[in-house]
Amino acid sequence: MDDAYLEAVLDLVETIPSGRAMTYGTVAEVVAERCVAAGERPRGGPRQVGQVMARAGAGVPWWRVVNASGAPPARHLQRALAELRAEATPLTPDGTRVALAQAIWFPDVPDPD
DNA sequence: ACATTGACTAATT
DNA sequence: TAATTAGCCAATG
Repeated sequence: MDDAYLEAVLDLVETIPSGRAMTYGTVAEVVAERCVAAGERPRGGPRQVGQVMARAGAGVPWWRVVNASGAPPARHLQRALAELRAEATPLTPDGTRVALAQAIWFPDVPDPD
């Protein structure tokens, strides 16, 4: 994956508002859409997003990106949960994962009219 | 070029 | 509802 993809993912993650969250799959979808809009070949894949995050996720609110179950990366679970609690992100009664139904967020399409 | 791996997902059991 | 399995996409050895 090249830097363009990396930037696209990081840029999107940075736009996630405090107290909300996105799934890897959704991030991948949006990035793919933007990629197509830019006339590039669509790269899709939740795993690629994860790969980018693992490589350059520092510096962005990575804890606002969770898997389809609403659970943050197991590798930094506690850290992520701490951040999420601090931001009052809707969590499940268990407190171990994000309540996607309430916290899920989708970016406004910057439709250039 | 083939096999393995990973901050994933959806379907099964 | 939780654990397993198979599928997926691209990077790496």
